[in-house]
Amino acid sequence: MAVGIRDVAREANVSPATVSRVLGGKPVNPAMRERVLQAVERTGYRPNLAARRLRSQRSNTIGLIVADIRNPFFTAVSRTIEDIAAQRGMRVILCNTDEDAAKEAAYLDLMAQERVSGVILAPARRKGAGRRPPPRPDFPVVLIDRTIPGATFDCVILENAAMAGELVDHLAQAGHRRIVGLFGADSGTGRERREGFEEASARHALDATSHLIPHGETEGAQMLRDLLCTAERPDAIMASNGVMLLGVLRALRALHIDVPGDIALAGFDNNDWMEFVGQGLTVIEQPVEDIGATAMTMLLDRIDNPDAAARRVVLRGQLVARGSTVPPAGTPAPGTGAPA
Amino acid sequence: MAVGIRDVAREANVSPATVSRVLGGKPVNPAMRERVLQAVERTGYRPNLAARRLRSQRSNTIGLIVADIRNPFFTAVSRTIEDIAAQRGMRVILCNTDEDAAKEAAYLDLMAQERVSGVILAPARRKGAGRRPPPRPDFPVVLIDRTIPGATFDCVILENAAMAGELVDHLAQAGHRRIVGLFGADSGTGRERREGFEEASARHALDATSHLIPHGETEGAQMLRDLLCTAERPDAIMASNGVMLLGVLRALRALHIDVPGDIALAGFDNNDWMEFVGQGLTVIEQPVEDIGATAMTMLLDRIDNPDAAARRVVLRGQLVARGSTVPPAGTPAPGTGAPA
DNA sequence: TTGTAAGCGTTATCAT
DNA sequence: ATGATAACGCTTACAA
Repeated sequence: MAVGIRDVAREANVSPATVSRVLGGKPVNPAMRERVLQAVERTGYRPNLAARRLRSQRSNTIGLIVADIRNPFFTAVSRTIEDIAAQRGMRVILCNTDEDAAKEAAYLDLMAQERVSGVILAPARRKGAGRRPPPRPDFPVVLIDRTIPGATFDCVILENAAMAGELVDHLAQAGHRRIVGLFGADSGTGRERREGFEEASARHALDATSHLIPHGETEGAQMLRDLLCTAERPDAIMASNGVMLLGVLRALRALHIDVPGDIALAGFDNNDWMEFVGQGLTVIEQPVEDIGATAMTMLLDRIDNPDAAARRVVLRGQLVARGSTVPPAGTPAPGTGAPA
Repeated sequence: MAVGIRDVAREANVSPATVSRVLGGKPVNPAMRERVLQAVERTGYRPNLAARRLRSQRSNTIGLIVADIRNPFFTAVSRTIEDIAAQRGMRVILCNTDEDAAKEAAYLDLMAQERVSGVILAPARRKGAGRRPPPRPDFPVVLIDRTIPGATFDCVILENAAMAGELVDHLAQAGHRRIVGLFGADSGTGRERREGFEEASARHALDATSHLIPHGETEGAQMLRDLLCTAERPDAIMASNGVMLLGVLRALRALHIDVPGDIALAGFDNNDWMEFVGQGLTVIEQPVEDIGATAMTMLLDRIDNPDAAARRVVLRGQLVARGSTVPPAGTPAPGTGAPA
């Protein structure tokens, strides 16, 4: 039933080695090559990749470990990665940690057993900031979206602080002064964006407060409820990512607060639906294709050159200005107004 | 450098076979088992999965081939599948065809080379309806979301016609009479939903027209433009899936037609943002977890029992009624009104 | 229960 | 350029 390379060899009257060479693109007499190819065709031979890997010690497989496969940011990046891998004749093993560090560790171990050529990892949130980094794996790793403190991996991330700053600039320009920033407490990304937010808020002398919100949406919602029921309701809310933006939207809806009528909403990640809620949400769009392609390139580079110094690629996002930053009632038109 | 099973065996003063048995959960003297486990720990041994597969002829790997990884429906299903696979100690190879039948064929071939235990396949759209089915693969396949005409695979799909009918019932109940239905021309799913739409429209004696729209969004947008610029603008539009819904939204925005003010919009797939556009979109929510879990269960069943008859599981969705079906101007309140 | 040894299907080495 | 052969690291008869 199962046809092997020896069967093909017999069919073509050549040695198994020659068949292997033909399939591997090694130099072979054209006539023989043709004969082999036909024999492959006739026999319906399919190389056994497990055997090939065992013998060649190359898996041509990469692991893709993402923190949340349902987050459009990660799926967009995954698409690019899978695409490039396929072009290169590489397989992608999909791993979804659901933000669970234990699962992440298990997957990294699994990847070792798979003898993957490398791994692209979007790390799960680290609960305690003082978590020790994972033991140095014996395969190349490229981090995306978030870094792991204390570990020196290649990584490709967004210029988080600067982009958060741009968003604040934009909000300030639109006349917003009381701004609340919501950032993930358990990721470096969240903390960096917060820093940028703080810095820019100070620069504009805004009445801004930022909050690190822990994982669960419930806590975030509760915090938001408290914030919005204060005497002076903020003009605008800025959220650290697309998922959080959705959570804020849900909380606002529950409080019957209209966007952008009662409050402006802005944040990170440009999901395809964001132009349709309210007057459209203003966001920093991440260069998802670039991120995927860069990560893949870095990984392939690293596979070829395991001992080079770790590189850190920082990409810029793009501000997509939309209607949700309409100025609060009674504000001078943008461009003519106050901002420093 | 690379520590193998023989190294562990030596370290534990047992034979390689015993190590293998310990790791495979086979009966072994508890004392020895402990010794082996410690030796594994000390040596940092990681089984080579390629070798294991080659020898055992079992890959413990499934292929997941989806038509569009960016479609939230597929990512939701993927999440469940990956999760169950991980629980069972199986790997998932991710393949994204981007609706390209050629890529799909290439991936199926690749899966054969991987000697996967089975494949879960969300088929790409078949351009010409008369496309011949793929050659019978030598591994189990479970289809999700769409079937392949002429091929007898296990499959788990939505009760498309009935659900489309329910949606029409709902629209009719809300007082809509001029309804336009937009359905994908190149998938059985689209055609089934259309049938249900037609049947229900006739039953309610609605002024309904349905259109099969080909792949590209541009064509769809053009068609929509024509439809909406007729003398009598429809009350409601119904679209075949979440992606299409987004396309319609985009087209309507370009024409400055408000949802749900000027026109109601409803469709399939309940994406997390849909409650926030307009007054919320009314949709048929697919049981994505069920679909994933069922597909996985069927696949595992089929792996155990390759020669059983093909099964077809048809799941019901759930109508999520939201504000976009507010009645058109001057309509009796729902429940008291006209519907047959 | 444990050890010995063969072999899974391929590629790499070494002759020719 | 091609062929014979060993070896990749593991599991599984089979023997003890």
